[in-house]
Amino acid sequence: MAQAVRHDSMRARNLALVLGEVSRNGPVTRAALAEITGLTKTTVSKLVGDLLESGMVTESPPPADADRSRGRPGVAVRLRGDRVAALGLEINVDYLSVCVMDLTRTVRLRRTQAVDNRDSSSTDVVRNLRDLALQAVDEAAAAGLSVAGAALAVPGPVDPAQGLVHSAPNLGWGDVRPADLLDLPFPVLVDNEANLAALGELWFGSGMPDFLYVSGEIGIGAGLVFGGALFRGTRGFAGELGHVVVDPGGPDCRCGGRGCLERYAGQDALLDAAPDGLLDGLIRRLTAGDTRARAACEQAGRALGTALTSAVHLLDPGTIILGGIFAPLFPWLRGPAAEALRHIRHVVPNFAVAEAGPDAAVLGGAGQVIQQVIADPAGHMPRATAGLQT
Amino acid sequence: MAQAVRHDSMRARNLALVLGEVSRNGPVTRAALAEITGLTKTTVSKLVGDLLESGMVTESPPPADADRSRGRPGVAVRLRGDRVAALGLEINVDYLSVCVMDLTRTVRLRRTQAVDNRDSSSTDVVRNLRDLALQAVDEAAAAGLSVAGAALAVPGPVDPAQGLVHSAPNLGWGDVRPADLLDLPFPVLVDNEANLAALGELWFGSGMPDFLYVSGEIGIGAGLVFGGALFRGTRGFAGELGHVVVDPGGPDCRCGGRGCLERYAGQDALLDAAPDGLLDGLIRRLTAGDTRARAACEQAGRALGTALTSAVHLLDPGTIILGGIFAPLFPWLRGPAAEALRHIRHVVPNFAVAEAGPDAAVLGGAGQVIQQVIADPAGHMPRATAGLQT
DNA sequence: AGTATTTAGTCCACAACGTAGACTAAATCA
DNA sequence: TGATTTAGTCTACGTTGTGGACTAAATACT
Repeated sequence: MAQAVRHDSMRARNLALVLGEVSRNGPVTRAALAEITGLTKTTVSKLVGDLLESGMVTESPPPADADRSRGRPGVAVRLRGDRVAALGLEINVDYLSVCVMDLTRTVRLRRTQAVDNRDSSSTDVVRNLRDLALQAVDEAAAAGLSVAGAALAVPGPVDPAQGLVHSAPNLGWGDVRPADLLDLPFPVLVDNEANLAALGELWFGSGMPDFLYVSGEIGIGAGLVFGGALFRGTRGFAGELGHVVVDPGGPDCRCGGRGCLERYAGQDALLDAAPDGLLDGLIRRLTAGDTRARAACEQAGRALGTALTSAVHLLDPGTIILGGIFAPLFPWLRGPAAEALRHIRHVVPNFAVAEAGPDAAVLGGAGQVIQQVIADPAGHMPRATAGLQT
Repeated sequence: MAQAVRHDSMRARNLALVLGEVSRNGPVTRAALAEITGLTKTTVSKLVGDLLESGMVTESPPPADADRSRGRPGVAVRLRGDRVAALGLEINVDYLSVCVMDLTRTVRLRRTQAVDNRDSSSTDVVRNLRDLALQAVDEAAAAGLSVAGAALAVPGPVDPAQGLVHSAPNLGWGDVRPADLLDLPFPVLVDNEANLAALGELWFGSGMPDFLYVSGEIGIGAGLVFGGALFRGTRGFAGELGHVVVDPGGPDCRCGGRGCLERYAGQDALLDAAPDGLLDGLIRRLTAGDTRARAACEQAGRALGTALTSAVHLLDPGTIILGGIFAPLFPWLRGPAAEALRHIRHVVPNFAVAEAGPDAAVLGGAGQVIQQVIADPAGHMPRATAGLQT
């Protein structure tokens, strides 16, 4: 339940409110902020003063735009990108990935290391990632950036509250707590790859506030973004679209069920129709009009449409966004999938390709940490509650 | 986004915090409230004073329990049930229903009128309900209760933000705004029957904070309660379990899709196996061991299990609670449904019967209004912001 | 140019609210 | 009866936001 409101939390909330508006509206004058937030000019001035001092924002001497002409021009306040940063991390089947992102959500550093993680122990994999991460932190520090936190994307169901990876079958992991193994000098949030990719799509893609992001990797996951925030379910396992039942009489799935979507539209099922088992080969065949490839896509599209029909009825997402391997295959999947979705009684949700690209998960993770900083600047300010008390 | 925090909203929040704890913990002393909320005794005293004055709480001269012996005994503060009330309303295919509930969530009045609403226009149906409602308000007023608001349950998808019933096929309704037609002197919240029944189960049933309530009526709906609140989806249409695809090659559904759960486990499908098309007859046959009846239940149970498998993967509910027609049929449905759910990889959710009974929706609706009053006492206080200002 | 007007931002006295600790009240224990 | 313990109130005070006066810096009008 909600906590008691004291004067300091009142301050913290208003600080977050102001910083949030600065983040949303780009450079804004104090006067505009007062108007938007409903606070008085005085209060906004004081709050902005604190934010300036903490290095979260700067003033832009030129007032940026000049759409109103009369009166004293205001000084614009905008996010300051050269102090606070966040780390995005990703462990996937065949690569490790890091990025450093500043407060303005600009990527400052981006590094991917191709490794086959299937045959390594979780400890080894995480150790590798740790090296990458520490190197990134050093380089960020050299640029004056201090890292406030990190987010790690993992392919498989995660309980983000406890940071527990329940099982990442494609990595051969059982219950693992990667944050403990990483042992970094700042908090590390662990979440499912599809969830963080969905957030990536939120901030670096189309930018709509409500959608279901479908992540076609080796497994099929989905992240439901709802009012700009993730819906995670009771234990954090929501969005396992890959195991929605498409046909109860269908083939067995490694999850123990039968006829799961993954068996029809997972990477393995799709790339079966590729000459070399690679995506590029499949796309070549599709463009060449290969019958078998087209049939595989049509089957996958139909299955996807069926599963999404169930998902739409249960979750009521605003839009469906296809990401991962589904993005390049969109031209061939769209038709059959849309055909199945066409029958929904109420408003049929839009259907779109992801725009954030393959980096979505790392970017989304780092973006989530930035989001947390912006949502609670008081908790991340240099000497917020510092002081010598009894 | 969050609103600015001023002194008065700080007060409002702390008032809500105190009242919420009084509601959760029953009679509590001010000292205990101070401990629970983290506010000082002084502040709690002042807040309780306001709540006393507004008629939301009373003092219980006897301190109720006596588990600690030393020291001055405190005066317990508890919700006051004889001032503020809420109205629960329901329109269903063959009845109208009203209840008056006080702040302590005690039902003060309960009235159901059997009418076949299938052949009446929405205007007529709502006019009937209005009469019932006004009568209930009068009787409540006679008992000293003033109605703070109402909630109306309707069978079909509703956009609660706009109060718009999108289509209630079983009533023959198109887009209707019942709150406008009701024209009552307090706000009326309109929501889907399954959603409000889920809330009914939350407050008058098992009392767990996270579950998926499955409402088996003519249609099959579901309400997802998550941390004590409803998940509604982008437009409020989430939880349409009845149209989750059980078999893409199955029979056509009136929703335009194929093989929806409703075709296998809806009331029509189940009561087909009853001699007179009534539930009691079906149950008699089932207890008698009738083969056809048992087969119908087994098919329905299997289909329910399949649909719930998809729902569990997408929504990750804590528990599944079967309500409506499914509650009495639970003994025969449980086996086949659980069999399908058994295969889920992660934690299999519990499976239980609803305890709130057939009144769940009206009770849940009224309870929701009470919830709103408790969550914002300042907004419902007699002369909260009254005063003569410029 | 010079003055009026407009808008931005700051200053200051004040009000609202919660806090800390002294103080009073009412019970039990010795 | 008096010490102890716990509940609740009272008072001086600190923090935070407010409202309006005031200063600053631009354009518009004459």
